[in-house]
Amino acid sequence: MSCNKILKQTGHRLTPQRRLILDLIHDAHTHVGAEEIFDYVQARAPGVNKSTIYRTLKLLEQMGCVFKSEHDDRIIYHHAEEGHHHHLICRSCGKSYECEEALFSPVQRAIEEKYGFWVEFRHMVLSGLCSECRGRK
Amino acid sequence: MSCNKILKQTGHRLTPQRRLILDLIHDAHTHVGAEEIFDYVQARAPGVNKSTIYRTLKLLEQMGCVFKSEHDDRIIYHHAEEGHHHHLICRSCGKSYECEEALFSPVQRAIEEKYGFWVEFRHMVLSGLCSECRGRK
DNA sequence: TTTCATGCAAATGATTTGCATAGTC
DNA sequence: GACTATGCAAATCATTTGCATGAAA
Repeated sequence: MSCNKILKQTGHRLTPQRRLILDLIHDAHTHVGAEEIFDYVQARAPGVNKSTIYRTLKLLEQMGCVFKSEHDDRIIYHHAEEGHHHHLICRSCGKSYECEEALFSPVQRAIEEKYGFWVEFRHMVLSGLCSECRGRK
Repeated sequence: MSCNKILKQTGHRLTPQRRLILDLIHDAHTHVGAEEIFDYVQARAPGVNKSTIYRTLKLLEQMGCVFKSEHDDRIIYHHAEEGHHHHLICRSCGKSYECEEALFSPVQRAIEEKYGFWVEFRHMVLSGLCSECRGRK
């Protein structure tokens, strides 16, 4: 279900500010921080306040429309799409890639077998080296 | 190599404050936050300032003696031991378990094959349900 | 006795909140 | 028109910093 619908169904309103924030998070191919979201929104709707950004992000996170994570001492957000996935961020060039979630099923099972613990792998942000940066090294 | 040695070898001093912080992080079976570390240190050495805690934690992190992570909007620290491992935190009871690092080798290889990306799985903090809480449910 | 580390207090930066007003449903 | 969302400004919270003093090596 789309975020717009979720908002309406939960009695929230679809304001231009919220639309912009959703647009950015949805279209962004990389993860974005509060500051970047603010700049983006500010650019098309001058006057929007930073507290609105934070309030909206918190709301969207609660609705499950958006995921919040932490990487490299930065808080970042990304859209919670149907097909969940993880994020691979290259620590050398900074580029970000998506990683299919299914690849983690074997570990999930292995951990379950060994510890009885059921890990909920959701929207992980993983650090490492992308193919280009590994070759260049 | 022990943290004490690392400190000395890099020209840093082994003060009572640092000793206490190292003790706690080393002995703690759970991860600890700055506030808890402060309380612990404060209890045995009243007068120690919070900025000392933060400065020490940053130093230890830089030396690679300590790992900093984020879980549930909290910044937590844990000791970086020889045999690295991951952390499983139950979102129901809050208990924390250690998870052998080797279990992730298959995913690491799978991701490498599929995307050419080499993930550095280090001291991950994973959320989920422990065996007890799953049974109880 | 030379540095490095600490305590203190003030600064910072990100995020949150109260309240009156404006906008959506 | 009712009720939620916003802008603004002030508050909060964690973390950082400058500086004079104190303690390791």
